[in-house]
Amino acid sequence: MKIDKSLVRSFALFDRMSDDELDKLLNHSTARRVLPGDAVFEQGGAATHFFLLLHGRLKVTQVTQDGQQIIVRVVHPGDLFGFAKALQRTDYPGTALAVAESIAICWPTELWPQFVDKNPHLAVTAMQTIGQRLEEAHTRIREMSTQEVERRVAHAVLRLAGQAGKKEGAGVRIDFPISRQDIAEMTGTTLHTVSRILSAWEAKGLVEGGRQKLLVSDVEGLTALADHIKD
Amino acid sequence: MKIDKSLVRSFALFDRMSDDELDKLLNHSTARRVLPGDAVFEQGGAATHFFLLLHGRLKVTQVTQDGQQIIVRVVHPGDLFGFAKALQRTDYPGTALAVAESIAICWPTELWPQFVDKNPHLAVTAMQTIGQRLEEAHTRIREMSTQEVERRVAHAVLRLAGQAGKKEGAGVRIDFPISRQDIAEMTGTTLHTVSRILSAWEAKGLVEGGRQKLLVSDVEGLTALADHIKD
DNA sequence: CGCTGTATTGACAACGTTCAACGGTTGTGG
DNA sequence: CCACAACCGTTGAACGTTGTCAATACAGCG
Repeated sequence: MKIDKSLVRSFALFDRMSDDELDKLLNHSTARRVLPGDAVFEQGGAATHFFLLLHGRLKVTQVTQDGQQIIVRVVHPGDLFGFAKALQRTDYPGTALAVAESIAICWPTELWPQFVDKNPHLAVTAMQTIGQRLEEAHTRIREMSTQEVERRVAHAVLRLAGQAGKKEGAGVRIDFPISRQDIAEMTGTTLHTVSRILSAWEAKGLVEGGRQKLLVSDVEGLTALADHIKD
Repeated sequence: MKIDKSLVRSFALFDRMSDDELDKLLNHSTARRVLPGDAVFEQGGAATHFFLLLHGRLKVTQVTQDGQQIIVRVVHPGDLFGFAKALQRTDYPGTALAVAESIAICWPTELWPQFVDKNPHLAVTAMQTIGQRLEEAHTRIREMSTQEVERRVAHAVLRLAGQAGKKEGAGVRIDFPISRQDIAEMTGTTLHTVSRILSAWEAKGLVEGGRQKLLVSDVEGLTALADHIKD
């Protein structure tokens, strides 16, 4: 598939790369279109490729031995994902599922060493990316350790609004289909509790719900709740 | 301070490095002795150095705005820690506190780019280290999301036994002073609950407690409990 | 010898899960 | 085009794990 070079260049990861370098990288790549519900890769599968999301939205999930699922993270356009090889793994630790129609660039994992070797700037950026990922994980651990469910959900929703928000009237719309179950799996609770919390928020005028839809109508109010400033 | 080269070489991170390279690295380093209760660096402080723990044991903690503390991880001999610069930070995200008398090698953060640049092998290893750290964090998130407190504590204790265990008679002794509060902060619960759980385990003959002490007397039994194989 | 930090244990409350039933929406196949 | 299934969401009630509050005991240290 033909890849739009300017689209790739618009992402921070590549913006300082020469046209030549970029061409070389894209020569070895293929693009892949994924429909909602389809998986880019699956937990336990051999890590044959690593990816960059150009367009759309993915959720990365893990399933525990006893069948419970959690959402590890949401992949947004411009994010690298599935670079298992860099983490000394031969298989993918999770499943990447499209929640909206998506397009991803794929490179064979064998190219990862060259990928980071050729361009030192890229190596540093890649490491920073993983570092950010680690910090996000620690933030989540901190929240799960110290905060009650309602605040965790508030933080999760605000993060989504920041990463995937589209202004809509006075509020911010989460710009991809998301269910209560999804939010539950991101915050370590059940869809029942999330449903109750969102209903309560809707009554307070903080958000507007809907099937697989979520609009944050009062960002300030929700932020106050997340920061535990009780009224 | 003089640093024992053979001691450094015994760690996986440096085992493939030439004598020359190692000398160069150590020339730019200083060693530091830390007493129990002392901090190597503190949360929010400027990230002036990164470190390798030669001997002893540290715990890395974070304090939330409202004063609650969590233990991010335990640092064991051979571990790199405090490499905030690699994560695109100028300050330390946590506090590193000695829980036993410890010795750490310190490098100025400015040297990090050289550190990874000079030896490509080292760059890869460093990235793998962070990758492992990320996986550990995800494991913890998964456990906190899906498992009840008792199993989380079981997993945490078994991990400690694996990383810092010393055979003692039939069981494994956790080889550094650890309080119930510490275990609580590692598993996202309270010292009260931990105390109750350990008391129950002691009654079952799984562990032997004590002030800042912990001996796992029945590793198999505890593993069964952690894996939810109920008897 | 008293002070401080650690640990134990009980009583109680509550937050959140589990169980259950129901309503609404979307998409599919007859 | 309608019927129906599958999925998503809502809400109530009961239960239970776990946190909170409180009192006491013990060990180590100056």
